[in-house]
Amino acid sequence: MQPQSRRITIVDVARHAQVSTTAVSKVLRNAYGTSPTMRAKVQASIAELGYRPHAGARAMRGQTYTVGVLVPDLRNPFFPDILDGVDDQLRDTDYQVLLGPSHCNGERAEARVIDAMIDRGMDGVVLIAPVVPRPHLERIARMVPTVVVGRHGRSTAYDTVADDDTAGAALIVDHLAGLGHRHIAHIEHHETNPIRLAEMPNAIRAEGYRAAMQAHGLDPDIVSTSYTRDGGYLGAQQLLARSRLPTAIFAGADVVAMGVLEALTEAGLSVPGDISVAGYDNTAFAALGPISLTSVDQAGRHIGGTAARLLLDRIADRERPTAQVKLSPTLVVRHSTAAPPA
Amino acid sequence: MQPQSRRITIVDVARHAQVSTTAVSKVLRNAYGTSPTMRAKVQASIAELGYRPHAGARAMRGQTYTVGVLVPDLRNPFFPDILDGVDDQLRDTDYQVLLGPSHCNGERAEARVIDAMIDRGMDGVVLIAPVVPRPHLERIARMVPTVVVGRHGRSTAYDTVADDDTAGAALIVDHLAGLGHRHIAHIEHHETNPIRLAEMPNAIRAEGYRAAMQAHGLDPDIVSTSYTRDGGYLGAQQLLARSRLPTAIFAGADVVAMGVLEALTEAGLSVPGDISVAGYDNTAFAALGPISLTSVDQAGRHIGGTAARLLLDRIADRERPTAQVKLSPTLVVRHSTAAPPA
DNA sequence: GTGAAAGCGCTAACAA
DNA sequence: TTGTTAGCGCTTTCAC
Repeated sequence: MQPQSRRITIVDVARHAQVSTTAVSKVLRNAYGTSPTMRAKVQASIAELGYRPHAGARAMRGQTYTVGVLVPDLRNPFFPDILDGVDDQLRDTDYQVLLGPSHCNGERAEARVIDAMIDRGMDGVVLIAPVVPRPHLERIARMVPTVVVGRHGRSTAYDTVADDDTAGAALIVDHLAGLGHRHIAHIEHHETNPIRLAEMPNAIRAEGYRAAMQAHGLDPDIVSTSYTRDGGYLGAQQLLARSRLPTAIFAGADVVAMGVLEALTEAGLSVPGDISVAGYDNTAFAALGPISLTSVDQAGRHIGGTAARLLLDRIADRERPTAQVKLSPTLVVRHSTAAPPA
Repeated sequence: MQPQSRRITIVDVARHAQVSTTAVSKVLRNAYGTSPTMRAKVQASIAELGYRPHAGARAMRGQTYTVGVLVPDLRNPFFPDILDGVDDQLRDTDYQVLLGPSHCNGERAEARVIDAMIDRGMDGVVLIAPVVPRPHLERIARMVPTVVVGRHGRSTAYDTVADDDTAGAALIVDHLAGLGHRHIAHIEHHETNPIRLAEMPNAIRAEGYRAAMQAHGLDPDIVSTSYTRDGGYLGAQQLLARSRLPTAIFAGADVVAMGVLEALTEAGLSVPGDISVAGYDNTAFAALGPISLTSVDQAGRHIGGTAARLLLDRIADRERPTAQVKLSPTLVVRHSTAAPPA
């Protein structure tokens, strides 16, 4: 194994181009006060030497050109959609996206990942559906430009991008009720924390479901598990253990619907013949032929793009007032929902 | 928006604990030469002040306690399995995992992500099925401890963890041939680069399929697309456009099988009634009830755990000879494969 | 066992 | 427009 050669530094480039390190630094950052001649010289040297700035060193004085994205769950197919949107906006910039997976491991794990991102000098962070307490979010946002995605509730410290989950839940309930369903069950991601009950998308969806059911004069029927495939499977099993089965199940996320379908198939029930199933997020999974799941589209890619744009914006101007973007979902009807059996 | 308070530094801790910064640094790194008394004092101060080391500053002299994982595709459900394994090993260490998504965007994008990780002072990197040229991998491994996952071919610069893809492909072919299939098609991830043909798992799987078919006296029938849902969908469409349909399709990855099932359902064909379908990776998707896909299990979590362990090992001792771990796949038979129609 | 001091690679004042 | 210089927060000799 040959000795690893010393990394090229800004000093090497400066010497090679016969200019000062300041000049190189300026060229790197497109800063003011560099002649085209010097610019060209420096860029040539950078290319020839294969120089790349050391982010750690940059972190000590300026930016790292790194954006961190907290991803709660890599198995939920909705998140890649959001990340595509982030990538759309950042691909042609000097910024690099790094992902911090929290593996659905709760507040502690999530806080640790966010701290790690801050410690590593991220210029900004996008937090997807974070579960940490609100004051914690505010504290984070005071340290680093922050955009919170999916979580409701405005803040003067961070920008937010969220979909109207109340409306989304109503879309599903209206659709199912319109088909003639009276007993529509909902599987939600369990939540007891009062603040999260008011802010997390899962809680808002459940509340929206409850309100929409009542508007139709129907009784809500909620099973609490989690927004995972297992959560859907277990939730459906609970429903199937009842003496009287629902005629429709509204899963709070497509990934939950995956588990529901699994449980129903195992139980020998047909969809939508015996029970209708609807999801949320309109992920690629929902469009999948053999599944063809009715779902609520909340345009993940658009959400991610908006979040990234807001973040760059805030990195450029930390003082601007915070923005709250609220998007409207649409219903995508497929083959997993139909009129209840006669 | 209140002024963001200055970050606590090692100097603050040293002052608070009434010791030198050197002492604090030593405690942080569990280094030699600290009395239990000092240790306790320093740890108390760290806790009280809420101090967290600045990774950028650390990067300049020592480690950043960060491990980067290159993930080619966040929509492929196999990768979260690997990441779980990595997380298993790193959760209780001081190391933090950050993910670099390359979004299947080819060599350039991948090289950019890897460079970004190195620039950010990662202590080590795990590269999952990287497509960059081999010399590039060697160069990377010379700069930073590296473990390459999934890609075959030994190196003296990096460790490797790979599954026996030749054997895996044979498992599927043997199974299908055993059921009586004579016309078994394979959908592969297109590859022309000669080095990647010899090293990438997709190429080895295709070659293994070819060899196994010939061993059974059957004619190989390969369609080249990509290891994505779309790749599976398009591949199946190509097969369905033929005058003579295969009786079984071996998709090179579960995510490919997803697309295949979609195309078959759209075409009104039943699985396994009309056509058998098999996947690869045994992801959660394969186990899904309504799909119940026969697949090859390559124990992603175990792969990830092994990779992480090798990486920590190499970070501790850069001079040790490189290791090549090769794991053996197993077949998981489910309901998507059966005897061909009479 | 403990601490003083140098320096990692870069950026931002400031001078020229 | 260009260059000189002083740190950023940490780790690492090397004294004591």
